[in-house]
Amino acid sequence: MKRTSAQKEMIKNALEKLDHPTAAELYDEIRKTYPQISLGTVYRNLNSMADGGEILRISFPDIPDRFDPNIHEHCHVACIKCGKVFDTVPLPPDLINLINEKTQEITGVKITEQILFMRGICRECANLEQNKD
Amino acid sequence: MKRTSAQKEMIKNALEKLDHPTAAELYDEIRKTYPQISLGTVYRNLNSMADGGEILRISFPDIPDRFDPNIHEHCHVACIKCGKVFDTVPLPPDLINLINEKTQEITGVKITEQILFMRGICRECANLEQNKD
DNA sequence: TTCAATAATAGTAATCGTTACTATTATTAT
DNA sequence: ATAATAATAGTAACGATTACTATTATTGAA
Repeated sequence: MKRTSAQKEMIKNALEKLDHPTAAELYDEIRKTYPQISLGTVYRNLNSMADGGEILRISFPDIPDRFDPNIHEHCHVACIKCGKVFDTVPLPPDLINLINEKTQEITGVKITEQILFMRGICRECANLEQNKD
Repeated sequence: MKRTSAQKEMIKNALEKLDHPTAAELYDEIRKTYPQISLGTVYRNLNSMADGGEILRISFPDIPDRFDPNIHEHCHVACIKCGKVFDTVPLPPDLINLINEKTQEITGVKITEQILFMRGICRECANLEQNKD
């Protein structure tokens, strides 16, 4: 059966403290106070928490996975310059259903997951872009 | 300036022949008739074609990128069992605009790309699942 | 029709996020 | 208390992709 561990608590705390962190960012944060933490431990706990629905895994192409302790339904946008991830509105359910049904009809694939990925340029990076000489 | 190459033509032909192939699948296909093709050459040509808008890159989390010579607007579903990718309907433009505006307002991120990822179980894999003893 | 400049290539090494492995440590039900 | 066994630390391996380098091939101009 499942057991508790100090490391898992540290990971949960760091998840709350940081903003959509990657596994490596959590690892670095925790190492500040507990240098012997293993990157594998961070990954193992993140995976089990994401599988158990305790946290959200945010997977974008090309950038490392990020994790979100806020599990209530919402979408994410990633900045293509700095890689930062932002929360935004959830997908409208009626639209989800529409695409879902059409897709099932056309392809025969029974949909289990729908995720809208958005990419763009965040305010900070847009400013940097404008002010470069 | 850009030059033509026999290898690029082979890659284009293999793209038409195979169904949403990965770079490795194209490599294997081309090697049947041209064993000295390099995997790097396949990747380089796919990247330049995708960057130039000649073909579509389909990036799903966890599975290798797939490529599509059909560049007209549409979405994809991936089977979580076999990894096969299917074409489906495009995103409704009014939905795109709605989420686009809301997201820009909330996050300040100027959206450049919106992709709906869908995953599910294809007919073939559903049948295999049902008939296993 | 050469031919020099330089894209594009083949082959291989390196990268990076992530998972797998293994011996050790820590938790927990009895 | 203690035996069973999760969970760990540390390290090796993996798979997709990119980077590097010497060689080959294309092409615009002489």
